[in-house]
Amino acid sequence: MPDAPVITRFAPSPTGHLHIGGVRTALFCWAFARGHGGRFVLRIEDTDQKRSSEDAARGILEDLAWLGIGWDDGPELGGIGGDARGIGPYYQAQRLEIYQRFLDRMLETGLAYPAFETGDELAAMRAAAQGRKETFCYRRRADYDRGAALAEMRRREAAGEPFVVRFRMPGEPVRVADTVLGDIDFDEQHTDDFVLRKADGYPTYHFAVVIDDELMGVTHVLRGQEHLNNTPRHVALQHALTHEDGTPFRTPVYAHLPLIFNSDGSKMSKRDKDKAVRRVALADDSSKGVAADLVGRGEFDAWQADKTRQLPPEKLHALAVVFSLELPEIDVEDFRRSGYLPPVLCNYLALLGWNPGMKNADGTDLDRFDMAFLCEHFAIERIGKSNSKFDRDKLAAFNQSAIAAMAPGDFAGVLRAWCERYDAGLLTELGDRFGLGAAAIQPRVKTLSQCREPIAFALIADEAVVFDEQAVKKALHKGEPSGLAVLADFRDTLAGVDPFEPAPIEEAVKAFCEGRGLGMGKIAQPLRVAVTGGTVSPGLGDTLALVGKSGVLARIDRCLRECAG
RNA sequence: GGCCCCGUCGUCUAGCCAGGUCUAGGACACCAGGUUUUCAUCCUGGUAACACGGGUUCGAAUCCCGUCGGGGUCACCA
Repeated sequence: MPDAPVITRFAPSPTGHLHIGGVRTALFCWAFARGHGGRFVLRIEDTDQKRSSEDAARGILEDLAWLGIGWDDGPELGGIGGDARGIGPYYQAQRLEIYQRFLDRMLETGLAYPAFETGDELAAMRAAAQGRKETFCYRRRADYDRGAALAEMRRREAAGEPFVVRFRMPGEPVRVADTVLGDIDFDEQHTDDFVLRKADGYPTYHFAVVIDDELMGVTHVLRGQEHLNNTPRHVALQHALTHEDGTPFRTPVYAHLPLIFNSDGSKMSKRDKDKAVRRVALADDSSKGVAADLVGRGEFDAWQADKTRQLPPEKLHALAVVFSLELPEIDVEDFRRSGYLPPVLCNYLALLGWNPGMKNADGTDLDRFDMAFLCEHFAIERIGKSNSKFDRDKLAAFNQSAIAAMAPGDFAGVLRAWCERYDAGLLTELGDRFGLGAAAIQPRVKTLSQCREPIAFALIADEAVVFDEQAVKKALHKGEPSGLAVLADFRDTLAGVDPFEPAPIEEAVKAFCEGRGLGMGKIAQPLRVAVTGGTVSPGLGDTLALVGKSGVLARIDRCLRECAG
């Protein structure tokens, strides 16, 4: 079946924001389907009633859309998705009747059976096994009475009393053929009679995933290696299940992806953000007081007492601001807020556990590519086996060079969109100087969230400029003629520049230098100090134009007055 | 602990499947120079790795075994 259409799927559970590891999985699934002219399915695995939320599901859809990872079949979002193949719905909570149909047949044929232990009883069984230094593995008792169990199930159904349905695990070893890892044999002794239907009537992950993948025609399953140990369950289920007409289920091609970790080797977790805040907020009594006021006493106490408890994102961000702390980026939303470009994020993520294995013309390895390239060249065969650590410096370097390579107009558009979402204040502060500001920012930032720093001098009042002592000494007082003298000399020339824009300003500076036989630094640095307070700023033309003629002259005059001597 | 996976520069990796061309290549980070009106860029150069021990072989980063190390998983979560 060389020409069988490829169908991949990404199936997140909507229990929070989309995690960066999930993005890579989605990206690979998407690229593989695209590159093979297949389809990419997005399915929401919301079978955990307690933890799932519609908001989270929606957030995940938006995150994927922002990244440029569109799905062919799945929930609709602004023209993405839909049910063209008629295989929906794509929320598992809406597919309960489907699972029940298969379950009823399994119950009839003895492939599945009801079980009545309570949670406490199971816990006791586990404890007992542990006491014997054995791994607990649920198995149907040898003297299990199927007729009686079925009768008890019916009674409980009628009475509304809880029970679960388990899979009767066939007593044979399972071989998982993994495209990345190779063939892996699993002993049947370690695979238990796992639950198919929970007491609340919802299917477990194992059951739903096998049914849905088959019904949705999924041919290739790419997922994280944390699922490797689940795979024998899924394969066993596939071997056991048939459609109503007797057609057996198929086993998709599996490819288990290596995991992504933090740079310190710890697992990347949503809790990392709480961890970072905890470190400073709980450092001493005064910081605790500040944090408690901000969070609210009750919630703060609970959060302090329980290390696994998470604060809502807005409170975490508020605390981060108060303690001037940079929160680690974990979710897509975090990276978006920090100002990474979607294609860069995807490019970097794709390099974690995969690489195209190609060279550039200069002999270096090809590692910068766009989404189209990824689709064209992504191959399961080139997925690595070992876990990797997430390197923010490298991501930032990629982001910086991508920003620098953009057309100025494109960058201004991207920056404006980012500001509208995260820093509307900058838009109003800059007003019609926005284009000038963007030009000054573009070559100097790694991420969009750093946009204020290079132009901070232009965002303060003329009187608020603080002339740095060291800078004044070095640029204004030293040398002959002194910077101060050159500045005073140049002041009126500058006043005559019109229009007061980068190019004419630069020309005026150059002409002045040539006329006086001075090096550029002799005037550039005094100007910088006078206008920005320090010796570091964007190009002179940009710097001065950004402050504006009246501001520049006011700052120079004040500098001449206050720094004389 | 049981089961399972993995192990090349600090990090991501190429090379491994089809052993020699590997005095192990690239990227990020770091260090040193250079260009530039400062910064940021940009350019040049440098430091830095086949986990260890046994085999197999004329020859092993590449094949086999063991040790050690790292990770995953052992739910009515996914």
